[in-house]
Amino acid sequence: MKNKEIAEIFNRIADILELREANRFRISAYRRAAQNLENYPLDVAEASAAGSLHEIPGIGKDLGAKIEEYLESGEIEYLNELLDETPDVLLDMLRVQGIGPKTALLLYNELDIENLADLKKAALEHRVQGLPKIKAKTEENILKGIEFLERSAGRIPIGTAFPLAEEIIDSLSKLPYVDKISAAGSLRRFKETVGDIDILVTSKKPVDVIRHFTALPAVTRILADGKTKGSVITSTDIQVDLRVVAKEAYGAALNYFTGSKEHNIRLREIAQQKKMKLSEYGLFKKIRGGKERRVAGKSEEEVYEKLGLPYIAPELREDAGEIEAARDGSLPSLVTINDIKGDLHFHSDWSDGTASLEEVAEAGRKAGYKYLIISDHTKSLTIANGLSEERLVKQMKEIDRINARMKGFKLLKGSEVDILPDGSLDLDKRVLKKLDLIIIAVHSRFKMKKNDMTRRVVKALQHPFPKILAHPTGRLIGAREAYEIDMDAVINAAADSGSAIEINAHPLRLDLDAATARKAAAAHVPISIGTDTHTPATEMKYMLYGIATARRGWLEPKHVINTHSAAKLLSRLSGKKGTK
DNA sequence: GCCGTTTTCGGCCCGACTGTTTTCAGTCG
Repeated sequence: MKNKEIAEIFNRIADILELREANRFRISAYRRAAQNLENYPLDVAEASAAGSLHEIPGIGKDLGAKIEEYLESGEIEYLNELLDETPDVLLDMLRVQGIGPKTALLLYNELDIENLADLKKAALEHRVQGLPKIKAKTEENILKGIEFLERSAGRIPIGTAFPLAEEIIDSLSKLPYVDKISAAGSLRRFKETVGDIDILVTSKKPVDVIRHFTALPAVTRILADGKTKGSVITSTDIQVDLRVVAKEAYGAALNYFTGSKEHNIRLREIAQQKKMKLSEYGLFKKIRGGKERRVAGKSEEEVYEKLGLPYIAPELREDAGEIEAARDGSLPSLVTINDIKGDLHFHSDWSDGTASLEEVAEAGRKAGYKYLIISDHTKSLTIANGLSEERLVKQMKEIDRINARMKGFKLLKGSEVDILPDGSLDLDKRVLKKLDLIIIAVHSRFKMKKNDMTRRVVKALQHPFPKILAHPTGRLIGAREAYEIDMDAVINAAADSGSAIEINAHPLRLDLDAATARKAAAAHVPISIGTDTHTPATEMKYMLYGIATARRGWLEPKHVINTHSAAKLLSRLSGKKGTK
């Protein structure tokens, strides 16, 4: 899908237009279009072919033409022209926190710099201070900004940010003068990576809360400590912002700081149409004498209600159709963690897991699950101690013994069968037939050509067993690109063969991603959520991220097979041979 | 550059904090 690539180009154009001090509404038009493209659930190439580009919000005549230009030629001439006239270092400087377009231009014009290293050197030699409106403090901040960028190099995976946020919230909520507290921002929306952590509290002693916050042991640097906002960098180089808000504005503030920005803009527009004003302080109605009266703000529910909308879950707030769905009453009833009856991707110490079958069963029962699948690797994956046919048969007998002792809980017999480069499966069919269910996955030869990889996976989906395709793109967030594969063809093959596709809940995988999961579910492909746990104590809780991804993909319980009983989920995976 | 049961032209979301200032610009979210 080219959606993301084009979104990046539009953002880049917006950056350059900012440096040129272009019309700010033109700049935000590019940014809005980029955001909408990134969240658009369908392939922009398909939309273009169907002549429906203009249905993507924020895409008009001009940007539509630029998208088509990119789809045809792989380039956008306008960006090339802009880039030719823009020194790289100006764009690099925009990524430094505290440097915006004005400062970047000033530094570029006044200092002889070609890259961030030059700027760092200039700051170290104190050649930055002394420029108009720049003194020692600003120079120091620029230096710290560059160093932070060097260290953090991008965004933080949700699996890193979420536990840290939980820890901070836990510490703050123990303070007697902290009333309400919640994470906000992209973390609350469960984006797969976040730029920072936002936390919101209400308190009668804001200064004390912020003092406690900036003194937390994990804090290594304080960026701000005002009366309503504290901002710090932790020892893991993650920025955390804390905001203290008034009780009567908590809902409005939570809504505002949860975003997304695009969702908020839509809400403000709705407020305006109703002759009201929405800000982080509340929803206000204008009354006589130019004054205004607060009509909502205490809770998010209240804000949505007064705007004439049902409550919209944070995971949906991307302006990806949720406002329209809310208006016409078609919001999905999203799947929740309480709907989940079992985990559908799990390893034991028979391959590369750390827990014995008994321990896995006990962990599953304790988690309140009805079932849990044992899906150890197969023989090709020697590095993971993959199981041969003989060992798998032995393992099945062992599982039978354990199941005989369990009440109200069952281990399902499965295997994470390697999809070999030619699309065949890494175990004899006579043994596969004895399993309840198989999980199929690619673990080797990631760099195949797109057509070959697609053919490989599609062929594997056509084998006549009940099955789940695991981590279908192989991506590792921040570490490994997805392999080249035609996911539309894969989704079709899964639908034809009655197979499920997994949302792998490991926070560095989240594969399927939310947009593709939404697409697969729309094509009537059952979705499975599996944690890929190798160590129960630390990884079973990844289910949380899988559920969040499903919710971001608009999935309801009916779309997710592990909301079913074991019997129903097995009957739903037909195991018929694919037709294509 | 987009968009329209208020508009095809004239709008386009709103406010806090910082660092430099003496009333505010720049940045950020």
